[in-house]
Amino acid sequence: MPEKPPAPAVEKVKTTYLEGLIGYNARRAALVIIDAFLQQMAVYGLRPVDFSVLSLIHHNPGITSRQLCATLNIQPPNLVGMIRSLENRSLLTRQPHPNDGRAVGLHLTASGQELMLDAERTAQELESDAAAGLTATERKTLIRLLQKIYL
Amino acid sequence: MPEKPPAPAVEKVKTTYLEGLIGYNARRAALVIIDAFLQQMAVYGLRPVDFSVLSLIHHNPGITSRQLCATLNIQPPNLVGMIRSLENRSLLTRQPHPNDGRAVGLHLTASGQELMLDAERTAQELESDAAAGLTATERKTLIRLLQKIYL
DNA sequence: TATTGTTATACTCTATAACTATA
DNA sequence: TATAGTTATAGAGTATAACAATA
Repeated sequence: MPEKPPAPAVEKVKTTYLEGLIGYNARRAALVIIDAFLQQMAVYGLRPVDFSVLSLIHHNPGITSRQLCATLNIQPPNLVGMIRSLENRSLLTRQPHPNDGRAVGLHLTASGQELMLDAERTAQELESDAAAGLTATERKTLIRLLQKIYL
Repeated sequence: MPEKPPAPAVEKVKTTYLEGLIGYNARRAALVIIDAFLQQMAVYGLRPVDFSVLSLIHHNPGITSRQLCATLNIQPPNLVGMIRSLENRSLLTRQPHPNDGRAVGLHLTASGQELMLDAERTAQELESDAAAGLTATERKTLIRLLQKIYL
């Protein structure tokens, strides 16, 4: 009876199968961009989620925590700490909601607005870097197709 | 001096700014697909990362932990538990590496191969669902553009 | 009775330092 | 000296249950 030959080593890993799945590709692409985001936004002391929150408040002054949670798929308990932290940094204020005593309207402070003008400019540069290999048309196509997946 | 008017409430949240960023869209799309993946793969007892690991072993028998880590951007310590768990379920075996005494070659067992044939078929169905709103051409374009971001 | 915001808490995911055996 | 695999551990991220105040 012949001995079982030793299993050969893998020289080059074949990723063909996974690379055919949209989910795998979307996740890999998201991780690369988020990693760049983390590094570039560090100077502002903002993580991606902080940037998203502040940006939504920036463009929707008076937005409530509940609306932020629904928009960004964040659980309410997990937003509490972020809001408190950003409030402690004087980047936002919590004001009484005009017609719902339970809710609180969120607004950027003057320094919060200043920070976000800079941060959103940086985000645009980062966007150009990420899409450096894409034409303007391809970039628009990519965003349109991604939105078809999740909207 | 007139009283400051109360800040108005936000009726509809404007997400225009964030929706113009590739990273935001890629992450949202990835989360939607991964969520569907989690639900569909639950019957196999596989999380997305388990599926990725087993799939790579399936298509690269003899692959090492180190190669898996490099391919999937996993830290080695975080892979140890996954491998052990999959080995305990008799889905894979660890065999001596043919030409490196430090390394271990990973192989699917017969039941591991059976499971992955089913799981990969399910993944394909899930892929069709995710891309339900896309034409075949759009799906290929999406994957091609995503790979331009991260490869 | 339902919803907003909150606390406390647990669970998962990810990252780092340090060790061993081998190259 | 460097690398593969491992252990222990810490930190970040995410989820659920339950409560007070208001609708």
